[in-house]
Amino acid sequence: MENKVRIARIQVNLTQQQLAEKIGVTRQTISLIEKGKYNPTLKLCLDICYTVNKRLDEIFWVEKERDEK
Amino acid sequence: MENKVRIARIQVNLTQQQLAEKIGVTRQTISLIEKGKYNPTLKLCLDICYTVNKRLDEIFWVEKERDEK
DNA sequence: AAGTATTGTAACATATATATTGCACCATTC
DNA sequence: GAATGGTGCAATATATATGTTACAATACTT
Repeated sequence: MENKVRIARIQVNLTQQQLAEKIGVTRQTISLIEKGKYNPTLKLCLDICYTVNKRLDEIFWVEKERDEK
Repeated sequence: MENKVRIARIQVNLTQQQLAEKIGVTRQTISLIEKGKYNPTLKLCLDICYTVNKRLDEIFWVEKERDEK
């Protein structure tokens, strides 16, 4: 589950820790989301967006991959 | 957690059951999301988007409410 | 190179998203 | 008015997102 959280976070000059605190979540969670190892909740995605001043599609959209089979 | 899933679903002429099957999820889950009682996963949000031909912001974006305190 | 800040990651615990089943409530239609 | 299709909503079970703690690895100074 790739995303652009890391890029957006750095653009607003925040560390994982700082972003986590602003959102009220653990640094652990931010780290795993950035690494694409977590499938975050919509609410958390929105909170990240609010903090880094982006919209959902800018950070979390991924095109549907073909050949689901 | 308001959203526009119901509107989008009806636009593509799908029933909750049909949407759920296409996505590979339960009708129960679709129902609760539409009623705003669930906080869906990003992956599920994306799957819904793919099926109703919308993007994340069109269906799931909500402005940050003020006065968090 | 040592020291500090930032990040990766593991183990286990908890909260919650989702599944499963089943039934009630409305429409519509026969 | 019985039958059918769509939906709301419980109760319980399971999977997984997130918390907690702790330590290792890398980057950044000085």
